[in-house]
Amino acid sequence: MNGKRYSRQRELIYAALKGTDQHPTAEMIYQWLKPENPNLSLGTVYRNLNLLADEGAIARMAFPVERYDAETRPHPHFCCQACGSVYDLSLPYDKALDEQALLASGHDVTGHELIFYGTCAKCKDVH
Amino acid sequence: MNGKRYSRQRELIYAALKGTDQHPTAEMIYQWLKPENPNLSLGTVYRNLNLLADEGAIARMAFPVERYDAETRPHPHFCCQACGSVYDLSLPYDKALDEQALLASGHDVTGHELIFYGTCAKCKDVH
DNA sequence: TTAGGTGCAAACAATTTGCCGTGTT
DNA sequence: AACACGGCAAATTGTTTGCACCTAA
Repeated sequence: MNGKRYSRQRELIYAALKGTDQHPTAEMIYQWLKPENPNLSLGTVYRNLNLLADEGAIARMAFPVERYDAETRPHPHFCCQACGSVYDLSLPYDKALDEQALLASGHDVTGHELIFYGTCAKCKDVH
Repeated sequence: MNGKRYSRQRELIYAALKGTDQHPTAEMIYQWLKPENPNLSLGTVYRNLNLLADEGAIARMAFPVERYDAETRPHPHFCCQACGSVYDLSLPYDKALDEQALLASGHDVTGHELIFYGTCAKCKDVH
């Protein structure tokens, strides 16, 4: 019971992700696969991406909703995976990182966002 | 022409954001202000947050849509603000940062995400 | 007076979910 | 045959926008 079966769609979706260095959205993957799998549905793409992400086979990058901050000077954040709270961190913003990124990539780097994840002190205590 | 006026709502919204160390969503701000401003609308909250963010008075934190990555080992990313592409960066993932964040915050830090922003080489060339 | 702002509701966009037929085991 | 899976469409959720009215300047 509760076992997972083979699924052609899941394999397709995983292969598509594995075969690209882009970081596609669900929609992009859907568009890529649609031509050769005309009856693939977007819902299935979402379902399998979530499934794969939940079991750790792939990674998700996202803030589910926009958040706002009156402090406009760049500073690192901590995001609690249990309660969703976002905290400011009193760590220095390291401008040298931007320089390193520029050198490593050749892109025009104007800044960065550093977000830590884990369980916040409040949620830790509840256990 | 094109001048900006005083607006009680904008002031309220900005004050609400200024007065918290949380990083609220538009919805949260709306809920906070609603009781004392019963005819405030969520659309106005969004409109003013966007306005304030565009002029740099406040900061936005978000990935507009989820993106997926078959590479599950943590690594830094570069996000082009012109075309929206996300690239991998060949910079080392610095585990020492997590330790620093733990010490600075007291939260349980399990990892971090480092995202650089700017204009990618491709978009730079188009100009 | 006049252009910008607001409220409201409709539109849009991203994602999830229920239902039911299909395919894997 | 059982039950996970996929297709489809409806439902949710987050965000934007059009329009008629309101308000600061």
